[in-house]
Amino acid sequence: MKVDEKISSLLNEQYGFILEDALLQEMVKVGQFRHVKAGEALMDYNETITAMPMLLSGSLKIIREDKDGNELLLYYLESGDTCAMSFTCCMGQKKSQIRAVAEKDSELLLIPSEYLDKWLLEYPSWKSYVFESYHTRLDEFLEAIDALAFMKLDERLLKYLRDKAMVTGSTELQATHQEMAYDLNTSRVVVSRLLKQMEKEGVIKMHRNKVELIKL
DNA sequence: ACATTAAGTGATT
DNA sequence: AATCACTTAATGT
Repeated sequence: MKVDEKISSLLNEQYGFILEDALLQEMVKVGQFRHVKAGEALMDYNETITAMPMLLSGSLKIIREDKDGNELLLYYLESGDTCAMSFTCCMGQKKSQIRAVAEKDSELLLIPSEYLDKWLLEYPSWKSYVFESYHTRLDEFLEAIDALAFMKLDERLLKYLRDKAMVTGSTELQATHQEMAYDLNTSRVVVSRLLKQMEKEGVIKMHRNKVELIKL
């Protein structure tokens, strides 16, 4: 089958160095392939998690949202990553505490929950991968907390722009001031003013619906 | 040409 | 740093 071959080669590309072949093959067999277009939500607040996503290509942004709809960007998930949180959530049939939106067009493989702990026993590489993933996820959380607690908004905005440039692989960042304000959970006016100051300092250049990062 | 959406600004808290 | 109230600029129809 053509589709399987494609999944298989993507899997190999992203996970071939970490996971053993037998496991990869089984993933192709049981996993459900899914394509998400940029901007599309993969997982929403309060949805029940039924599968663990393995990112094959693209990137997702993980957003925390409170009951009033206030958003805050937590971190990005890139290809080769998975959300370890979904692992436990998924096994306990918990509801999602976050929202996952595709930053770019992305492809992923959804692994049904029944295989998750079964594989822990069968495949050593799976176990270390899951643990490793927990670790990176936790690091990302700490980084997000640090940013929130210790950085001023201007520093946060700059970090935000840099992170965005990193995952999109481009210094031309497509976003309105309002969208950035949502991600940082602040107001558009503040973002506009900070961006303007950054432009004066030569760090960025502004265009409509777009910001160009000059100093990385 | 007109309406809509994005961005800029001064004043106030 | 947030909010308001308004202006100006860019874009779509």
